[in-house]
Amino acid sequence: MSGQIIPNLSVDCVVFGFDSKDLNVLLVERTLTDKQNHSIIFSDYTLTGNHVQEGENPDDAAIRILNDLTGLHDIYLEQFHTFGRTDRLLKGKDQLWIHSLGLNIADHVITIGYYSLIDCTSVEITNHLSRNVKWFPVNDLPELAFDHVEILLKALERLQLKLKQEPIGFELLSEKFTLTQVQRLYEAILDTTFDPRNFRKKISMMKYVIPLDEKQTAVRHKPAQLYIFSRDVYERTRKEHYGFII
Amino acid sequence: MSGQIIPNLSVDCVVFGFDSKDLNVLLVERTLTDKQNHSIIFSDYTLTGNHVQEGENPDDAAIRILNDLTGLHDIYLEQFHTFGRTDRLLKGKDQLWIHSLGLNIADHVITIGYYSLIDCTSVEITNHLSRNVKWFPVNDLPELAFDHVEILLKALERLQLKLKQEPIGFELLSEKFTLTQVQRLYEAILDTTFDPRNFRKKISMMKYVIPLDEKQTAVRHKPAQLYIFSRDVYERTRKEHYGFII
DNA sequence: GTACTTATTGTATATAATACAATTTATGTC
DNA sequence: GACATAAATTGTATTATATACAATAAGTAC
Repeated sequence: MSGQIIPNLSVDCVVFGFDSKDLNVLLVERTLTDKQNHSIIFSDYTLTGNHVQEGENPDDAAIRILNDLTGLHDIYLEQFHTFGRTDRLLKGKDQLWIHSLGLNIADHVITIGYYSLIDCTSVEITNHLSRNVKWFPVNDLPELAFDHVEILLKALERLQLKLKQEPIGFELLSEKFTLTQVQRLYEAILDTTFDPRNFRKKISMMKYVIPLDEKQTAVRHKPAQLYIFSRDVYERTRKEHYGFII
Repeated sequence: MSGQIIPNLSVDCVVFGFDSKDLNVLLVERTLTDKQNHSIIFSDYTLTGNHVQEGENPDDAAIRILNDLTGLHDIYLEQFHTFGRTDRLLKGKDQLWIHSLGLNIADHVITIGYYSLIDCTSVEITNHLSRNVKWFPVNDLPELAFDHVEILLKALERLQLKLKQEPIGFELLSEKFTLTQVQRLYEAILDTTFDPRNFRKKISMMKYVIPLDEKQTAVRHKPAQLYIFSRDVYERTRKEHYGFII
């Protein structure tokens, strides 16, 4: 099952989550300690990634990583870009880190970037191989290793684009959600604000966002109506768009 | 300059061109002949691709391939997807072909897909390493090697998407062009038709499509006005679009 | 019952998309 | 020079979508 790794090929997953307010991303702490005196040489964060194994499809490598991390199956996953610059692992800290691992890693590693969308209310992120895994708002990131800032920004850009084309945002919400949650989600991802009346008008045109006979409970204000997303209805009612943009 | 190749990493370029009627793609003939009796074992087509070299950025590998093929510099180039399924080179013909080359190629080759847009009136495609290189309409393709059908379709899909977001179509036209040419181009790429009045209304909103004091010559009908595209004006007048699609 | 908090709703206006056909201007021919 | 030919060019009415804007409703907490 756990075969040899391919030394020059990895995948990195930009795992997005939404907490009713911010768009967040899962990051893994990377701390290099001095083996003699156990002092910390540096500490920063990486995306969740790993090498592809011999005989493994890259998509499956990404699925494997996500499953290791979250225990979830059927996570929304999309390849968005491949990063292969020859200098992408050559910064000082990164070289120290790679050498400290003593692994079979090539000088020139190509990494295939995926982003995934998860409903973070459904997962308790378990620390992974005794490394610290945490959510960070995309607007308030810690220092990142390698070229992971570039990867993350590209993932975000592609997520924004995709969100304008397909109703993928619901992957980030619980099965039942309120329209205000949807609005906050779109606002967080697209980094803008919408008028609630106009936003709801748009949602009401989406036949695949279906109201339930159910309301929020345990809130100290007017409880909102709950909705579900039906991919089925979406597939049957989606329209083609031939327009082009000025 | 020409170093060792990386055995498990290649790039493939889907080179699009437009001939005033069809969207075309450049393909390279692949003919396997029997070394004994020189009979043809099979003949089909591949995309233009090659292995990445040690120490070479994948983007530069794609640029190198395009330059070898066309002699052009500054070709519009965009990475669109990476194809890494373990079975992508395992079909019978493909295995015969790979073994006949006797090269250092891994069983599992990951290829990074790029598409490029060229003005085919400005290039005479030179046959490449004595292999036959030809334009084919994307609607009438010959048999393709490896997973190149999948790669080509994905490239086309991404080209369509990009065309709806940015004015990249002009890369496929000569410096000076007519509005009818632009319309035919959009129609060919998006596989639809537009009403000329409505289409021109949209174009007239694009301040970066600039009329010249010049008309078509040597045509046996009313000569059309010529236009140029200004990337400069585009960059200065582009708008942000926050809408999302039903 | 009163304060508080968020959910929910409608209308007028501006902008963009669509549907649809007659006229213009060059070339080539007689 | 008149005429046929072929593509280029243009306008208006209608519909659909996007935007701007604020008052009321329905729960909980006290």
